[in-house]
Amino acid sequence: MQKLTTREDQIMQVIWQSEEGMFIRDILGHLPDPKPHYNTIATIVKILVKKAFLTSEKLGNSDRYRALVSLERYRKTDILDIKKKYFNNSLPKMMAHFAKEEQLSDAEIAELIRIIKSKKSG
Amino acid sequence: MQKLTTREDQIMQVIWQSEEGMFIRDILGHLPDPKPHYNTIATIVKILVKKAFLTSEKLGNSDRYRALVSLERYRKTDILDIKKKYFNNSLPKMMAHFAKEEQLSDAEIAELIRIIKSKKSG
DNA sequence: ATAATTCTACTAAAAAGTTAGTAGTAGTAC
DNA sequence: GTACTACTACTAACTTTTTAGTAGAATTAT
Repeated sequence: MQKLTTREDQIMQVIWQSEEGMFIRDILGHLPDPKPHYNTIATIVKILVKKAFLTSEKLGNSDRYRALVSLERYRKTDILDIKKKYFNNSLPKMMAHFAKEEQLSDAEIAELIRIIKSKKSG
Repeated sequence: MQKLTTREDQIMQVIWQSEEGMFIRDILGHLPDPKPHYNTIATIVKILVKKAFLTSEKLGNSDRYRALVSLERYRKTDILDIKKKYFNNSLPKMMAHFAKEEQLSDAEIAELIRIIKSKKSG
């Protein structure tokens, strides 16, 4: 899958928040200050359509943009990169790292073990 | 911590492979084909010194570059970004995701649980 | 119909990132 | 000494990414 630039990524994150898609005005509303120019978003969004990350649909006067690539699918490649870059492509290595490096409460640990085991039996 | 560009990141990954640091020639040797121009690396490396990711030390005629920011520290911020971007900053959420989404062998699951539990008691 | 508003298309240019040429310096071989 | 090699400094140009202005089309209000 094609990589996204910082701005493209940011805009995708916003659009992924809505099933039905968003107008440029909506996207602008969800971006933090300092907000970019309306036309800046319009440009980026057009690039994202060309990259096949978005589709547009004309509603009245305006275009509404909807995600064509799911958050899940994009996240997967993002995580794959981390796994490859830092953990020799090994998921257990990566998870072991998290388990060791970070503080988890007893409850969180119990929950985690429950999830892992249920996966095993399921 | 400052973000790195693609090329900068790639060169840091190479330099992190060596404790004592590397000369530009060494870095070039470790990069995959098509290899960039010698001076391209020299430029990037100089940027990395300015960003305080590297220090240089003159050995004879050449500069040797050594990492100033550890792989571990950089990795941490990289992972933090993923955690924030996709898992609402929750580590258990992120780990649960991995456990559910990916295929782990019984042995891997057992190993993982062992690690998590040993963390708990230790 | 005219004025005001809102959106898109087109365009350009600024900023960031990457690439590499030229020249000069230092070391080594002859 | 001169020739050869390897490196660095300086610089420029090119590509990619980001920003935003201008103009014109469509919509709404008066």
